[in-house]
Amino acid sequence: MLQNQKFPAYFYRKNMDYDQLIQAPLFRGIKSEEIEKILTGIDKKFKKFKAGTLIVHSGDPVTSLIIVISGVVKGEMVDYSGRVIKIEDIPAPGALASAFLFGNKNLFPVNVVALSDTELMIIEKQVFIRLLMNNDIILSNFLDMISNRSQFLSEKIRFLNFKTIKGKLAQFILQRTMNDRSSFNLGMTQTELADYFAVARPSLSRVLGELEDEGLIEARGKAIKVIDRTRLLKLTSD
Amino acid sequence: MLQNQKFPAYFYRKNMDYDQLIQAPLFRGIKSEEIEKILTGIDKKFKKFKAGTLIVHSGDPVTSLIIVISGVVKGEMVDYSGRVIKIEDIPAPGALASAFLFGNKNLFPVNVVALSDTELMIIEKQVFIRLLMNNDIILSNFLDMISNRSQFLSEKIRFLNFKTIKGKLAQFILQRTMNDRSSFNLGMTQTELADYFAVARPSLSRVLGELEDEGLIEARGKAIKVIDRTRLLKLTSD
DNA sequence: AGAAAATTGTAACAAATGTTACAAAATCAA
DNA sequence: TTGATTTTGTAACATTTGTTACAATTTTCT
Repeated sequence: MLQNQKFPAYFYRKNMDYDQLIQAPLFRGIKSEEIEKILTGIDKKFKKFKAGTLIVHSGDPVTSLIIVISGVVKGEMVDYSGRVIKIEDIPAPGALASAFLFGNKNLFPVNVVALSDTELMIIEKQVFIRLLMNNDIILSNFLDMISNRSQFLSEKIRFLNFKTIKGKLAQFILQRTMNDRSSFNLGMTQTELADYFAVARPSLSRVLGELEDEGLIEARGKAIKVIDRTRLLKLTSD
Repeated sequence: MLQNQKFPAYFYRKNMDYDQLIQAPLFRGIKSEEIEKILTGIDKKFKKFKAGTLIVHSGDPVTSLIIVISGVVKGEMVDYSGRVIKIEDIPAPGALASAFLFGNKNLFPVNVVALSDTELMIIEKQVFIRLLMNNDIILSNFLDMISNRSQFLSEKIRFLNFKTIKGKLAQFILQRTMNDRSSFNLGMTQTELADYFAVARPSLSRVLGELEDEGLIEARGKAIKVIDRTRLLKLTSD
């Protein structure tokens, strides 16, 4: 998909403002002038997409590192019945499918759609490997990026492995109140959390209510307060 | 844990047979003499553990790359009630927790126990980064290793996201019969698959039976044959 | 081959979750 | 602020899953 599309000439350009890239995980710890120096020395492409455009198709090969320079894109899965399930948003200056550039399955696992007008920077894999070998900060940063991805997924699986919603919730709450904090803010809506747990929304709501009724937690809006840590821990042994 | 233990002198040695490392994912594509040359040039340690020994404690910091030179180790989680859940076996010549050497959370997520007499090779993170920068094959291999880990976890989450066991099973079966093959071998026992799905074993057995009764698949032992692909696909839209 | 161990099928029942629907509450946007 | 939209609580009921138990079958080990 990406490689077959034709764009008007102005969609490609050789120079740009590298300042925005200081925020990118890949360039963390590198000064903007330094980033500019590094990038001007290597082959790369820029492409722009209008809001709503399909940028890559699920199943397309991943042959390059793709960084969102500006705008926001989303990953989405399409199931058999054609229904679309949103997976995640990737705002600038994030990278697309960085865990699929290497490894055995170099295929996009999702469709990628531009949520807003978007500009991408594209660096071929071979070029990128050379970049990694020549710059230890970028190497470290990239290793951090894909390792963080793994760590995120590992943690998610830890929730999903609990058979009951109570178990998942207990694990989730304990996880967020590790450092002696007794309360924390559910950073999302119940609808989103239900999705995250792969569970029906009213079921989650019900279980939250039960935990409160039983005096394990107090929930006021999105603020969760742990009342009985010990009994929460017990729920963790499915 | 690892760094505090004391061993008899013979547990440490400077020279070893590097032939076994040709099989290691980290050294794939490198000849054994080359591996020897690379490894003799860098700082490393070897440690041996008797079968049954606790090698690392869940929560210990990950500061080095650890490769299982010989033997088999297992990762296990311990829950609140002290019950132990086995996570995975890592036979030689695999690496321990490679996705936790980098990234933000450099802590072992599990206990690691020697299943048999085991020898480990330990390379400090800083030394390892230098190795990655000096050898593009090792760099590629390591990127492949942690990327494969991510890809494995992503796929697992795809199953777990289905709310019903039927959905999980359908996705699982379709996944394994992509390349026009209509049948495949369940590479594990139902008990293990039930664990993988985070689901009770009799429930899995029941659903397998239902799929067969309804004529979607045929199951004879561990051999699964797809009969009605279309209806299986439909189950995939939870 | 034969005994022992692990795996599988199955049934009855309890428990948890999903579904649908609707109203109350909170949040967002004009 | 107000009106619109989204989120949340809740209830009734259907469906799915878990639990326990036991026998049949298969695999493993000697």
